[in-house]
Amino acid sequence: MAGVHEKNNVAASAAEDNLAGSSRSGGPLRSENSYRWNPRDEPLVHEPAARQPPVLTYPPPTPDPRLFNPQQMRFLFQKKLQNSDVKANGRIVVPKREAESHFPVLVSKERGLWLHLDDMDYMQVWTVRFRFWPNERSRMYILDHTSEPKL
DNA sequence: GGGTCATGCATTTGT
DNA sequence: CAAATGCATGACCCT
Repeated sequence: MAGVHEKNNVAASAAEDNLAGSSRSGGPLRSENSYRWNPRDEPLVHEPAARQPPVLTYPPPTPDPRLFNPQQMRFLFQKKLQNSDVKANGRIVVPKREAESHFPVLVSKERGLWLHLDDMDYMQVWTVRFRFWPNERSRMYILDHTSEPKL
């Protein structure tokens, strides 16, 4: 993922044929953790509630880049990429707190969610899969399929 | 001490 | 054989 670094502005939208069906309906989902819900944490892109999507094991077609008005964007979080995020693994670890506050809700480890990430610095769309692994009694969230496609 | 996460590694899948 | 995948482990925070 050569073009993505910690300062990039990236906007995410659920892949159209792989809807989350789980847009937040306001308010925190987990009251037991310390994250304090802010109304401005509502997702930027609201998808209509939908049927259970099929589990896609292959990436859906990547849409063309879109133009965004920076005035209408808001900062969510940043992460300094680690070695293991940019090595050949093709995965990027998403911090749990951010994953659970800003990303769509994942219902099971088998049901990942394909996301189109708009790289606004390079006008490029990255199609990656958001999913998690069970880890201890918790979850470890990752984006995978993050490697450059082989030519 | 418990939770998170960077990373290693074994297994599975693809070429 | 290479790449992708699934999971485990240990270091490193916080509280």
